[in-house]
Amino acid sequence: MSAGLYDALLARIQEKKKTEKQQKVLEAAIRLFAEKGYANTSTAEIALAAGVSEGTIFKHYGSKDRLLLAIMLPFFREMLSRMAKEAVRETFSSQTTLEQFLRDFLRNRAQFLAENRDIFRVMFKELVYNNELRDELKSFAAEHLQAALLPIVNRFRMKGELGDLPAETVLDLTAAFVGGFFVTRFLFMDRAAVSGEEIEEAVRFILNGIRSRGA
Amino acid sequence: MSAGLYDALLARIQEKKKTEKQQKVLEAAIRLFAEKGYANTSTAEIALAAGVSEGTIFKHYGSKDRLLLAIMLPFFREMLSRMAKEAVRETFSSQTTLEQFLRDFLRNRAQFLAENRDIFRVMFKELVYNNELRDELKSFAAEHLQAALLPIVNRFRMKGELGDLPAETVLDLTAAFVGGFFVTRFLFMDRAAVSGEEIEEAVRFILNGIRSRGA
DNA sequence: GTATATGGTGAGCAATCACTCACCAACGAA
DNA sequence: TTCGTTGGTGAGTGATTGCTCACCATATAC
Repeated sequence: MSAGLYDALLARIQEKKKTEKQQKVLEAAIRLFAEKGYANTSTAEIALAAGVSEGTIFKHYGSKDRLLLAIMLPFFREMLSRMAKEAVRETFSSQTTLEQFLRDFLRNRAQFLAENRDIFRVMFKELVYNNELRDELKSFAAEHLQAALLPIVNRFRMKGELGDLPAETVLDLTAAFVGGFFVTRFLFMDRAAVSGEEIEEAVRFILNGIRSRGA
Repeated sequence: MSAGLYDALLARIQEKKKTEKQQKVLEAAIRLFAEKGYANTSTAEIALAAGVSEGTIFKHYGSKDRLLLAIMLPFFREMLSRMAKEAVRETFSSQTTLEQFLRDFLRNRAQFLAENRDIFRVMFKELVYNNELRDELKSFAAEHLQAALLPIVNRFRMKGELGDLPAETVLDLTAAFVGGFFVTRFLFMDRAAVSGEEIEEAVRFILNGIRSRGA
């Protein structure tokens, strides 16, 4: 995986519209990478599935590496951008409860992931498989997410809706659950979507745990 | 990945003791697979790292596939076996509380994973990456784990320690959290171990969630 | 002694890999 | 027309892949 990762693709992202064949390549690559993983998919396979010549792939994307990034980066940016917007919105409408915020947050995430299920698969697979890629995105994501979410946690904390765990711990544990929740459903269970009832159960789990309230 | 997966390795597992070189191959493969993933590691690399010829690998393990299984299956079996034993122990000492059971359970899991950190990495990477392998192990694991843990959940439920969520849901959500918890720590954060305080926080999260008890 | 088995070697194999390049077709600008 | 640009092609390339096989060394069995 080459360096200068963001710069390399930054231009391409908000670029001129794609060719028809270019789009076909993207779709085929997403499907195949999601299925068998980046390392187990050859460019010849992608070309065949997309109905183009192998040369076309390299004309447009230069290398297999950059094809992967052309898939992942827009997804990554879009997700972060949406979460940032939600964070801002929450900040300016201070009457939402913790429960309502959580519910909306999970609902939005679930919908976005369901819409981009294959890309999410590609992304998670490569994040787990490729150490360099993970390290490059990890610091970036951790920084942005923590910056967006920590203030929100702190606000609910001051409103008395949270226990006395440190805000970082709350965020850390909740993230572990939410990550596990979506990965098990979309990846391991191969679900097409997550139902509203499941979201409710998840909200309840995060808020109250599994112990009976009376105990 | 070939069929007849368990049979193929069943003999090998409780087999005669390994040669020194055979052991070296295993260790090198574990290290390299954990680092770069199965698909990105060549048998030539493994041979070099183990200080043996490439032929030796194939003499002992037959194929790259079966080398991977020789790494994963014993780990897999050991983990399931330990959990089954704990389940049995809990069943016969009915005075443990839910909290104490959870704490012991997480402690034991954390220790086992810390001791076999590299194999855990290999295992998770391949479970995420390789669909066939995942499907083969998924049903097996789900069956055994659910069989061992569902009765326990039900017992705590009848003792009134659990809320009114269905036992399957409790198990499902808790598993999502526990999975996320260990994967983030051992894989994403690259930890060598999980501290006792972290375990306590996790127990508390599972039992009570993040909401203040007064609310 | 001879035979058989076991552990180990490394040159060599066919297949596959990501990638290149010379070339073609279409098209708007000069 | 002539030219440069852009999208597209597919045969070809060197490197690498997992794996085989003829061969060697040691040791136990007969």
